Amino acid sequence: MKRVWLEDIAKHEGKEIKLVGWVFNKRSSGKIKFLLVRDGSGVVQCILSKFDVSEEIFNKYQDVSIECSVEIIGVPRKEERSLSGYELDIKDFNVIGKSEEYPIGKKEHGVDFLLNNRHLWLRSTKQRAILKIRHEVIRAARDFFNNLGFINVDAPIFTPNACEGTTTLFEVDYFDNKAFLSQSGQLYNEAAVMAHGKVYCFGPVFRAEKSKTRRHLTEFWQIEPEIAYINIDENMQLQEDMTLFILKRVLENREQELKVLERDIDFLKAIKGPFPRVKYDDAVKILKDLGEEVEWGDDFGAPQETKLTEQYKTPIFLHRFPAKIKPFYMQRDPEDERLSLGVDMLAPEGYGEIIGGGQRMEDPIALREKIKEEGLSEDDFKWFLDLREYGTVPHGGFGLGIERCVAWITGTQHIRECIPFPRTIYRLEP
RNA sequence: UCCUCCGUAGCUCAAUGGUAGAGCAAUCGGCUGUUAACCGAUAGGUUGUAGGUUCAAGUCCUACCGGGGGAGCCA
Repeated sequence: MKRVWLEDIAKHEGKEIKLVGWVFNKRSSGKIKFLLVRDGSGVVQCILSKFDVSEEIFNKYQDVSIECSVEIIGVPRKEERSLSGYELDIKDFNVIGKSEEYPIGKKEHGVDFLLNNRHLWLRSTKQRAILKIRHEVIRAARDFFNNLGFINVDAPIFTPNACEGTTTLFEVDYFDNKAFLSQSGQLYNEAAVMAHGKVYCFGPVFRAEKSKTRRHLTEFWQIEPEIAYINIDENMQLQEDMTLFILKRVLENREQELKVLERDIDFLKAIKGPFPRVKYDDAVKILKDLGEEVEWGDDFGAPQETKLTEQYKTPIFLHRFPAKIKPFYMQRDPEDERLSLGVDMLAPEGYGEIIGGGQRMEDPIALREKIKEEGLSEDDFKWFLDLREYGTVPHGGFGLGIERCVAWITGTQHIRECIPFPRTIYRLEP
């Protein structure tokens, strides 16, 4: 008999099917037993009744334990009391893989324990919902750029030097040399965009910062588009279109998962463009009016970012920052030399920066000067300077932090639940 | 690196300086519709580690170890 996925159960009502999955809970009431079974595509309550099966089959219930795997022959039946709308009447079943004393119980657990058991925690209802939404976010982001004719050109993960001198990178042995794990694909994107006009890369990036907050991982995923002949306003529009596209997809395809996570769905549904475009100058004024102690030139701290975003019900753009607090390769604002044409997107509800990006420096002489100023080696950046020497154009792009975006959309408190196996400063396992 | 909090049964927690206990999980039994099912029973402990104070330490003190939250840092 061919196995049927639970997502297709409605098509098989009244017909005998084979279900393979895991028992995530069980209840027993004498002559009737209930097995809650998950197969990855859905869940269903299976009924084992003493009056419907032989004693031999009925007694197999003794072998059933939490998270054992089972193969069940049964008949799906419409059932109003069930969340999925169906139940499965068991005709016969077998336990395939035993599961003795499954560590994760039905009651609450502490973070340390759950993270140590991340390989099993992934099976839990909320964790499954989060990772399904993560999948949806990634799929939507890729579709968005693919639909616009972007070419996916991935950047290397081993890199010879720092993209920015200041940041902490993971150093690894590379035969007789040192290499670093990439913290961004952007510099390589800038090469690829001169070949293809509009490109994106998607992959993991690494930060060796000793950050220890709910917004930080040492390994996380970014999708980074780069576009030739784009200006900062077009850049913001692209970010906004992408964000709305991702939101729409998640709301269309993963409403059930959002409900499982008790997300305020109406809040997400109400998000429409255009998102406010707030200049750094104005943000300083707004924060001062709110009683924050900020001086022009300061980078905003996380609490200040939160205060600012609390003023809005959609994501906002922050743009035109003091050049000093932004990376060396950012284009200066022609209308105010103190500013660089960077633009970040901040998510509402205190989730903070989910996108960072901006206009790249296009003039070879200015870029060479900046590299010197930063104390970086011109040799290391020769290829990067070449991009300006041979047919430079105005260009820009941005990077979307996948896990931060997922944390916001799912309403998850901590980013570590938004990646299958989180890597944080004190956690490398499992 | 700094601030702060927490380490007690497999898990989540309780225990006024005076005999370490409950719920869940496990095991056994009961129940024909359960929804974190319920009811009864059984088993489960070097209280993170090492010192110290005390007649007496899970509880107080010191150090260390492990972790949480935050700051700094952070496309």
